[in-house]
Parts: sequence; C-alpha cells; structure tokens
Amino acid sequence: MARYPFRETEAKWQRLWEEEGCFHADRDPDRPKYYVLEMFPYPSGRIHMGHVRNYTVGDVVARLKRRQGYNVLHPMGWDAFGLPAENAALEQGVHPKSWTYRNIAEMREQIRAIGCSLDWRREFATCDPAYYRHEQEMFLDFLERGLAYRKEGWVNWDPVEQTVLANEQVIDGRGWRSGAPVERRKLPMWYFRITRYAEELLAGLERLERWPEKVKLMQRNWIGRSEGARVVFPVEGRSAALEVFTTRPDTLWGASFLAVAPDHPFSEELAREDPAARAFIRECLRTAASEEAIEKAEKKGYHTGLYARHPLAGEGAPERLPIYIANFVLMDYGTGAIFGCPAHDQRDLEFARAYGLPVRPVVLPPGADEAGFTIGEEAWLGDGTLFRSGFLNGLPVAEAKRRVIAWLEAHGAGRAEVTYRLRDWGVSRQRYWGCPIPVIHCPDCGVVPVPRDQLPVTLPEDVDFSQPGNPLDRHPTWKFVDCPRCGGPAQRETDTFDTFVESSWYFARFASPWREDRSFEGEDVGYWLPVDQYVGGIEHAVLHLLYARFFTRALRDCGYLQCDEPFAGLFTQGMITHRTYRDPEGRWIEPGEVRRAEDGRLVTLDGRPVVVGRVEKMSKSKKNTVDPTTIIQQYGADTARLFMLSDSPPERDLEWTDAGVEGAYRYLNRLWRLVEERLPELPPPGAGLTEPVGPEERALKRRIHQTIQRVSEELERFHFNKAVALLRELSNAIEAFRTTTPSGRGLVREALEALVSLFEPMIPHLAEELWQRLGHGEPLARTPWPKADPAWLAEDTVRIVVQVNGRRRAEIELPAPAGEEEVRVRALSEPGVVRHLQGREPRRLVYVPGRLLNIVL
RNA sequence: GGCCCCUUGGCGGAACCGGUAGACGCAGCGGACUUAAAAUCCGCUCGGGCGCCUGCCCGGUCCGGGUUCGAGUCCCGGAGGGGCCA
Repeated sequence: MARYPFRETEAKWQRLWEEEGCFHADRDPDRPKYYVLEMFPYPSGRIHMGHVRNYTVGDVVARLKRRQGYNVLHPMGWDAFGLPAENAALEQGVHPKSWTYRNIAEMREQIRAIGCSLDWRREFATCDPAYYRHEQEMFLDFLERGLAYRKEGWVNWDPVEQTVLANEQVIDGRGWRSGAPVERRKLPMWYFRITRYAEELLAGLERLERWPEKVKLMQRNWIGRSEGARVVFPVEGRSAALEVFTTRPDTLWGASFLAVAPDHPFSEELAREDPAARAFIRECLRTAASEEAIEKAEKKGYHTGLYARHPLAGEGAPERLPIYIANFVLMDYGTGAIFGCPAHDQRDLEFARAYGLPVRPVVLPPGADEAGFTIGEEAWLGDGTLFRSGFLNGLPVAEAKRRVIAWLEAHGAGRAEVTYRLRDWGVSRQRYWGCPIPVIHCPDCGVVPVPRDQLPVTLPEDVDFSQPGNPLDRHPTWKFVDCPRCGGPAQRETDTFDTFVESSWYFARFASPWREDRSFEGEDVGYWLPVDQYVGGIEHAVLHLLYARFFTRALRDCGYLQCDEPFAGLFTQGMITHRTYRDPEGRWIEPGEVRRAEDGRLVTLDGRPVVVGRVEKMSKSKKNTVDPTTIIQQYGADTARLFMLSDSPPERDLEWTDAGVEGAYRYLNRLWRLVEERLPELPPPGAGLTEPVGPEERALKRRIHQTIQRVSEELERFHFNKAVALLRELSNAIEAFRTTTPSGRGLVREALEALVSLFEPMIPHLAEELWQRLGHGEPLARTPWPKADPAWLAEDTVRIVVQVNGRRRAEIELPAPAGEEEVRVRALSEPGVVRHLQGREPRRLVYVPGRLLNIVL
C-alpha cells in the first residue's frame, strides 16, 4: 500500500491556500471577529521546536474559529531589534540590518513550511523605520503627558551586554539574556511611568478571566501592592524630618531605630560633612542592587550620631531613636527610610542583635502571656494582640493599624499610604540596534523633543563595531544636530529603546500595518482589538505581558486606542524537552550523534559508550535540540503538528522522542490508507444523510456525532491531546466497521468526512488532501465546522454499574431512559449481586440516574 | 523563608459536578504475512490469586489520617518535585 506523499501534498495545499487567499482577513463589521496571535519571533536565524509548538497551538485555534464562522485575524511579524544582531556584526562583520533581514527571509520559509493559516500580507519587522517611527511619536506623546521622563539613578548594568537592564530583566541578580551578574551604576536614563498604572494594572487582572491564574498571580506579586502608613520622625537638631513608610504602623511602640538608604538625600547630605559616613555609603553601593542580593548580604549599618523624636513619645512610645544608614534599606521602595522594630521584623531583628539595640515585643501571639513572652532568634510576624502600646493595648493587629493611622493623621504626624513594589520601567539601552529615542540634548534648552515633522529619527547605516560601547555615540556625525528650539549646536540622544518597547504595541499594529501616516487606523483597531487569543511562553509572565498591558493603557490615555487590555485570552504553552547525552569525556553530544548498538546500549556513531543524562529543556548549550526543518523534511509538517498535539496537554512540557514522531507519522499513513481503501465502496459525496439500519450502524452513527460534539469542546478548551484520542477512537471504529449495505456505505462516508474535517485544524494538509479525494471541490479551510446532530448524541441504552457496599458487582444494560424502579428490580436479580447480598436486606439504595446503583447493607 | 502548583501502569497521559481507575497512544511480549527484513495486520499488556477461556476474587492513584453509601477527585497532616517572590 502506497505511503502518504507528504512532500507533494503539503506543498500543493500551501500553494493553493496562498493563491486563493484563504487566510486573508479584512475588517467586516457584519461578521464577528476573532484575533488569534502567537508571540512574534525574534529572527535569530532558525526556528526551534518551541516556535513550532507555539504556532501549531495558535493555528489550531485560528482554523477552528475561522470554520466556526468568525472573521479571523492571524498575522505574523518579526521582533527584529536586539543585541544578537550586534553580536553577529561583531563576530562575523555583517551589518545588523542585513543579518536581521537575511534571518527573516530564512525563518519566513521555515514558518511557512509548518502550514499555518496566516495572513502574510500583514507581516512587518519592528526594525523598519515605517514601524518604529510610530513608536517615536508615541514616545513624544508620553513625554507630553509625563508618562516618559528622564532621571539619573542607580541602574542595573549588564557588563557583558554593555547596557542597562530593567528590573524585570534581572533574574536572580543576573542579566536575563547574558547571565552575567549585574552591577550598579549611576546613569541618566529614560523611564516610562508604569507606576502610574500600578493600581489599574492590578485591578485589571480580576477581569482577565481567560488568563492562567499562575500568570495573574505572578503579575500581582510583581506589582506588590502594600497598604501601610507614612510616618514623620522629626530629627533632633535639624529642621528636616525623616519620612518613613511602614506596613506595620501598629508596631510603632516597638521601634528601636531608624534606618535610611545609602543613597537617600539624608545620607548624601551627611556624607558631605562626615568622611566615615561617606566611606560606608561607598561600600554599600558597591554591592548589587537587587532585593535578593541585599537580603542575603550581612546587615550593616552606620550610626550617624543623630537621633529622631518618636511622634508617639507622648503616648508611651520610646522618646528618641538612633538614626543609621543601612545597606538593607532600598531608596526606591517606600520612602527610602524605615523604622526598625526588631521584635516583629526579621531583618530589623538581625540588625538590632548586631548593633546591640533593644528588642521590644509589642504584639502578643495568641495564647502567650505578657510577662513571659520574649523574642529569640525569630521575630514574631503573625497576628496577635497589642501590648505595651499605649492606646493600642488589647487590640488585634488590623484594628491597631487603623487606630494608629487615625491618630497620626489627627496629629499631623503621618497618613495612610499604599505603595507598590513595581518600579518605573527604565527603557534606555546603550545599544545601536534599537529604536532611537527622539530627543535632542541642547546645552541651553536642555532636553528638546525632535519635532514630529522630522520623524522618524533613523539609525545611521555606516557604523563601526570594532570598539566596545555604543556605536551611535561614537558615530562621527549622526548625533551632532542643531537644537530645534534655539538653533544652536546640540546632540541627539544616543540611547535606544529597550526592545520590549516594540513588542508592547505590535499586536495593535497588525490591525492596520500598511498605514504610513498614522500608527493605527481607528476603525481597524476598534474592530480587531483586543487580541482574543494570545499564545506564548510563560517566561514573559511579568516582562512582555506586563509591559503590553501598561502600554495599551498609556496609548488609550494618549487617544490612540479605546481598549484597556491587549489580550482578552492568554494561553501559555509548555516547553519542549529532550533527553541529554554526553560522550565519555563529558562533552554534550547531539541526539543525531547517538545510535543504539546491537546489545541495545546507546553509543556514539564511532561506537563509544554514551552517558545518558536528564530530560531537559531543548537548548543549544546542552546540544539536545532537534531541528524542526529536518523533521518537516523527513516526516512532513502534519507529523510534527500531530506529535506536538497528541500526548501531552499543551500547557505541560513535552518530551520530544523519535518514537513519538514515528508514532504520529504511522498514524497519518494509516489515516491515508483508511480513506484510500474505503474510497471505492463509498456513495458519491453530497448524497444526503444516512439513516442507519441495525445496532452496529446505529452505534457508528452515534459515535460520529458524539465525536463531533466532544472534539469541538476539547479543541475549544485547548485539550488537544483528548481531541486526538477521540479522533483515533473514531478511526479505530471505522476500521472495525465492515459493511455491504447501502446505508452502511453511506455511514462510512459520513464517518470518514467527519474524521477528516475534525482533524483539519491539527493536520491541515493531509485533511485537505483526503477531503478532496472524498470528492469535495471546496477546501476544508472554507468549509463550515461540522455540527453534531443532537438526536444522535444520546445512547439508546444505558449501562448501569451495580455496587454492593461501594464495590462493583455487576453491570446491567437497559433501554434508555431507565427509571429507578426498573434498575432496582434488575439489579437485585443479578447473580453477582445476589451472591454478595447473601440473603441480607439492603439498608439503603443510592441511585445515580443513568450511571450507578449502590446497594448498602 | 513566604506564596502557588504538581505527584495516576515501564513511559506520555485519560477519568466532566465525588459515582466502573488506567481511555488514546508509546514501549514491550506473542502471532500472521515474507526466503528474510522493513512496512502492515491480529492478540496480550497495573500487581497478586482462583477459574481454566465465560469469567470470579483481593490489592492498587506518593505516605498517614478524616468526611461520605461511595474519594484519584473534598478536608487535615507529612514526603518528594516544580514555579514565582525573597
């Protein structure tokens, strides 16, 4: 029997879809729209299996929705700015632009080979001035509205990438891409005021019903809302007071010191007069800025010799508190100053023990007694009752917080305050291959925005990568311009945007990508946005996905868009993993360099023993990758797609195995043969519905319609593995069904058509081919999704399990619907049941209609 | 350290609201076809026992306890693994 000729078939259908424009989407107010988007790729040069899984999942949704009658927008583009292009320039002497466009050309063909239902007319690359000019305009709008600003501050510096990183891009104290430990540097840079939207971004999560809880939780934690109070501590002998943020104002009576951040203005002022303070501050700032690093570092402080008056001194709190400069206080969280309450904060406790400060418990844990309660190695962080705390005595923590805040507000000594852990998004990067920030620095006028009629500010092409640092800054002419305001000599900003800026609005650009004068066509974005189903990796949970939510709101407030949320539904697919292998010397080796020896053990191609390692995420460094292009050439795109969808639920990690791919390939051939073998006996297409005769035919008819129903539901819920299992069951049933009657042959046609049609979103090429062979002129891509006939969803008999004391003893089959009385009579006469009753009288009968009867003795 | 999630055959996984645990596959074993192999097809496949081909019984969803007529599913405690924030 011939094999399925996948090469010809896949090429044929891809050509046909393209020629017919099957996947072109245009605004049509009369039809409901559905926008499916997968996170667009960085053009690194080759696609990897993660891309294939991502696009396959998105394509199943797009094809399903299209056939359900939606006007489906499913575009593809390129996240084309970024550092790897500059590294390539450095290593290979190729210009970042040509490297990028060459990669795009290659990857476009690789992605096309997967056979996704994409509207390629809308493709764009973010490195195109036609794209980034709009980003520059958005920035100018942000600038006017105070959503973008420039400030000098301590930043995370990636020594490998030679650029600044945002907080979200520092993972475990290291650059998210380079993996190098980040350093602290003080630099002027541009920020987006994401903190203005902290509350809205947090509240908006509640309405994102089709987002994974896990992602929402991560964003919630990242935004990190905390309620507390700002408390004013006058400093003795100084006119200025220190303002402190605390989430535990209830513990004010337990205060034993104040601590300020090393880069707090108060510290900087002291440093001017006190060389020891200056030295201490310098020491602190040398260590990394991350919260994690600070948490792990030894708690160190410098006693300034100054004291603060406790605002509650008159209410029995300690009179005066020593002021320290401390390495564990962060300038950009709260007010950059804290009061230390060692009894009820672990960091404060460690600090107090190191510097001999008093530890005064003021919250009594439930069940403890006032006289005997002391703090040992662990601060008490839990709830309890206030004591030794003046007018708070006897109150629980929550109530004490309210009371003390009311007192502070009444006495002008503080107020309730909400703070967030979220920091403003630093977007300056000292790189060439990014969108230029459209401002000019004038010695007289300061920062001057580039006039809108001079946009876009384009990158110069003649750049020199032979030296480290930012080539834009070194360029002989590019940055030297006249000030647009005074006409005097001035300089362009040489920082470019973080590449996460481009990906923060690309989904909206797909609505009207050909528009030159404006970023978006109002009617287009109004029609297409928000994205109905976004698909991508979970690694962007707090990076891209948070930035895009912010950007959408900022664009809304600047009048670009009407919607708040960019992505109404989000699906995060799991990673692709693969077994790792090493040679006897311990070097990683590729799966292709491993073979099975005659004795069954794994050896290298030259016969040396292989050390089998763990199953890990596919990565170049571990050499456990499989190239999708090779797989597609060897087995076809449908095989890769089916394997991706078959066994593991898409949100979980998927282990790539040769056996799994072979299995998918074998099934496609079996499906091909199944149709080919039955074709001669089938009635012509469109002969109308078949009325089944006899129990076997009725059973097949029911299975067809139950499969239509259930596959539709499972695809809708992203349970692709279950949809595949159901379809394999249907195809097993067709194989087992032998017939010679006209009605039987009609049923086989109905079954095969349902099978092929339902499989189309997952294995579109083979499905189209078989659909055509079944005699249809219109491609499946344009054929409506099948509908189950409700009359055939119900079984005409019911099987009821009979239990005695919760243990299965018999199964009875009755015509549907079966009444309880009927079931009871039949059940009690079943031999298996009688045997276990042993003549005893049932105490109770529990009947679950249509399912089960439990006889309780 | 805090919060969250997960744990089902040799493996991936299924089991809807608490109602027949192991669907569908992978791997394995046995058989058919073939000179042979590949491909394909048929059968078996959680463990133990009985029965001796029709089946029947016991145990079994990480461990311990609880709720319930009935728990993989709910509750409490523990172990192991993962994620996020520290």
